[in-house]
Amino acid sequence: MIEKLLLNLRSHDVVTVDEEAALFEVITRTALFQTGDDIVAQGSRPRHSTLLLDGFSARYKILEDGSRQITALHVPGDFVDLHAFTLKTMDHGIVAMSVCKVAFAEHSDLQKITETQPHLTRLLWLDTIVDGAIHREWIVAMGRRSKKSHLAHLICELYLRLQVVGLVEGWSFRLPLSQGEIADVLGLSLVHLNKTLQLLRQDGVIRWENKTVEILRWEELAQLAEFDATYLSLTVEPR
Amino acid sequence: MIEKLLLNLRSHDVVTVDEEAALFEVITRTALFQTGDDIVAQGSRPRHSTLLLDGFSARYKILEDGSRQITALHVPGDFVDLHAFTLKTMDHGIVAMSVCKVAFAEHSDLQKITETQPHLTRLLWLDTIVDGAIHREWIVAMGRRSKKSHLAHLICELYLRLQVVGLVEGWSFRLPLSQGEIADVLGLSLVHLNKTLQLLRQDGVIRWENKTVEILRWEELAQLAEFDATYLSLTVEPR
DNA sequence: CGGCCGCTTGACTACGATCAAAATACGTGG
DNA sequence: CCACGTATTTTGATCGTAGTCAAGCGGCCG
Repeated sequence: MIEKLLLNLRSHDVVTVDEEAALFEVITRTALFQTGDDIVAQGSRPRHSTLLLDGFSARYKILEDGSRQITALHVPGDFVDLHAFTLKTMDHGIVAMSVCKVAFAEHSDLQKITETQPHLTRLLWLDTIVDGAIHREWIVAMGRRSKKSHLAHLICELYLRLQVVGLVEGWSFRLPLSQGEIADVLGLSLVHLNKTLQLLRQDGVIRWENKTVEILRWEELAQLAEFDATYLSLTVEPR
Repeated sequence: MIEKLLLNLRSHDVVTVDEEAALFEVITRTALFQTGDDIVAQGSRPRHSTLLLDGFSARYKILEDGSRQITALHVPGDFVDLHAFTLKTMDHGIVAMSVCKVAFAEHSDLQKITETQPHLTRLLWLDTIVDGAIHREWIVAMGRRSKKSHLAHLICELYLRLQVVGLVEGWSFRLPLSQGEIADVLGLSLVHLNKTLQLLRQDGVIRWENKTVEILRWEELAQLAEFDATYLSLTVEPR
């Protein structure tokens, strides 16, 4: 059940079978959320953290004028609100962008891990740190890249993150988000997102149909995005 | 020497004298950086983490066209590159925005803390989590707020963060950044930042002269920014 | 005193938002 | 299997925000 989480953690460092067992023990029940459901509500104080087993979810914030900004996208194997473990109060909401299968880990059990499994603790800590690294890349993209480059960057990132958990097929991956939702990720209007997407298609670097993204020319796409994967920490080394 | 770090941590939870001692022990030598110096270089693999004792520093990334995006601002009491402890390779650089006094903590000593001090570990973890929460607020501001609102939000945030470590006087605080540097924070051009700043001044909500920001009307400023301090986790509770 | 850096202002341009409408895909019930 | 209603994608036109270019101003330091 937690295979994808393990794939995720093992992309950074070795996870022993002991640690695997300890992780498995903190996972309690699972749950299913429908597209559009809130998995965690803004302002709530959850007593557990949520592991995404299957599907896509997003962290978001709604402003007074009704506009939405998505601050993170989560793929299977991500601990979507591990930060609530120390944060206590959710400063934002998490919504299911597709049907989502999740599992829960009680904070009290996670606390025990910090008391008995220092290395595993560091790996979970790292998971939240990589999250921060992704946030920083997004800030750079929003502030200083062209919209076309920003979109290209997002595609590169999602490809690598999905590859880690075995969710790419060749150069393709499924991304069940509407263009309006992608616009909320990049912080632009639906209309302009569409026009930006056309640019990438016209360049022939990607195909994007039926909720499926296919990368036709990785080199050119990465060049356009000035993509450097360092921030994803995809090297296995002692942490 | 680590008073400001303690003020920072104690804004979130109780820190025992034992933990205070443990923290003090991991601090080794101190160092001084001049304005503009790199405190940590992009791509480096530091063996220690850096605690900012005095001054302002910024995390940044430079793009191929030479433009710069600042992804975080650090104030005294911040562990500026604690994330390098688990990240190992720096995906961005950290620069001194003023003369900066820093102290170092060896990663090997931090590792011992994760092995012997679970609660203190969670507090340090929280420090990096709050960092992430700030990143998310910045993403929201960049993506969906007006530039005026974004700037107002930054001022609110800095005021509260500086207040925690005792660096505000009444409604004023020192911010030794040029307008060009603030522009690199907000992701806009120097010229437009200047015009945006004029708007806030004309509204009479702030004064900003001689590297000193004075908030004249907090309520209006916070309203403009839709500022909600939840993300800074400024409540003392068990973590 | 002179040069440099940072701030300010104005003119022009371009990117991206908004508004509006058409075209396409999708799901449901007949 | 088709008809219909709804959601999503696409296109075009217009407007406004923010970028770029350029020049002038002011203070600080050598």
